[in-house]
Amino acid sequence: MSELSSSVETEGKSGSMAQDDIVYAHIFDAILERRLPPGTKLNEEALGDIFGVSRTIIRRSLLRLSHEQVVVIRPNRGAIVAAPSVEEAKQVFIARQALEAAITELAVMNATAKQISSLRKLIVLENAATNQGDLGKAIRLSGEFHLQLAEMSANVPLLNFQRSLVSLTSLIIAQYEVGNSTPCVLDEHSRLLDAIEAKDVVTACQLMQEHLKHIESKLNLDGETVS
Amino acid sequence: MSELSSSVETEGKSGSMAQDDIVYAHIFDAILERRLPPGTKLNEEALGDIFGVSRTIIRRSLLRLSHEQVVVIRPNRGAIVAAPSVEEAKQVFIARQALEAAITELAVMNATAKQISSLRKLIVLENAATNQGDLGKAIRLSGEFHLQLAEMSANVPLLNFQRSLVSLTSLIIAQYEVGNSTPCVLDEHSRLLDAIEAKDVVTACQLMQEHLKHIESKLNLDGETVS
DNA sequence: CATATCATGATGTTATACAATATATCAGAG
DNA sequence: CTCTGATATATTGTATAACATCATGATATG
Repeated sequence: MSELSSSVETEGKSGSMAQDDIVYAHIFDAILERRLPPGTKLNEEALGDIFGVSRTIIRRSLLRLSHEQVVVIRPNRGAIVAAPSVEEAKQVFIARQALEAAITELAVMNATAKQISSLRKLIVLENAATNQGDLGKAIRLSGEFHLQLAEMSANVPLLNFQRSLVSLTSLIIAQYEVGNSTPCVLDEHSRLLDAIEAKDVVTACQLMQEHLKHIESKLNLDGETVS
Repeated sequence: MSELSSSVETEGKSGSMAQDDIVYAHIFDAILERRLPPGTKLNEEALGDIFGVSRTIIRRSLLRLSHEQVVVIRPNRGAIVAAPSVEEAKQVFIARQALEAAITELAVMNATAKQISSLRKLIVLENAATNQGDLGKAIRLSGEFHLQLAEMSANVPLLNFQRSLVSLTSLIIAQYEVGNSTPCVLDEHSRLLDAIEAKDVVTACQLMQEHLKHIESKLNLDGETVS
């Protein structure tokens, strides 16, 4: 389980993180960057040894991850990294279409200049990760983009839901991506942000819809095995 | 804490509930029916005594409730029943408008006759509770109606999100309802269901939107204290 | 080769202990 | 009498140990 040695920010935007959150964040990031691929068994004692904490903390973190559907806890059989079925994957995309439409609309209304410039920087990082061929990082940063969009909506419940859906999407991509898909996503994020900055709701929503369709279309969700 | 002696179903639709879920469900229902009003402190040891389980189980249930935002865990200060601010309340309603629109659309597409007749029965129960003046029960059943709608959407992520939002709405109503509001909601549920049964998406979505506006309009979310 | 049995390992829960932190109590100053 | 500060109490957060329960894999038997 040496996949868990990433460098996670130990400081949030306000205050310090409890060891609780540190463990959670490490596992979470490892999953999103696919160092822990879907289906991986998460042994409580092993994790405890890695992080130097007791099973108590590990169990709490796993529970939290399971509430976000990123991890599945099977009674008496332990936790594994979620491996969404095709059916679940489709539901996630349907939910995202609905949610992102609402978020985009609110983002156009509430976005500040500061938030927009922060997103521009994020896009640069995304580009860099993609060009370096670090697909795991690229996926995580792409998710971060959508999360920051949700923050612009200034709506806590929507942000929480988005967090769960973005995580699931990352897992789904990890499972169902076909071939070495070039993420032409880059330009899409950029153009979406342009529309939001221009306060053009209609275009923004349309771009978002196409963007999500585009992502989904690159996946093999039709039941045919790739192998 | 004798508010927790309600009769919660010990059998779900598939299999038995762990004591874990029983504790969770009892607290959850007590909150939704306002036997535990917003702001109530939830003492771990006391709860453990009531349910005859250790703090471990109680802590897990509280954690789950806090993930659904129904309970707030303040570090080193314990858990209390959530007391959403006006700002949070407004965000919840915005989120619900977006979510329920999506759910309604999907419900029209996927609703089975069985599900619709189940909802009709639920409306009868709602009427009964309202006529008996049991407002707590009425609120809970009204929430149940919206949850079953979400089930008709056949979309697990949307259902999960709906669960959280419906719970929060119940808390918000408990906090901000003005006077003894007669829930003229009854007829609205009925007409909404008619539109869904008739597969009239436009009307259904419109009715849902009005329904939510109606609920919100009966609350005092403008900063004026009622006292 | 298939099946049954057993050994091993992991999880689920409890109980206990203790440090860190809040909250309540109470004495004394003003 | 009220306010303030110090102390005592209670509660939470974490660790650890113990054990029952269940799952899994190994072994033995037919």
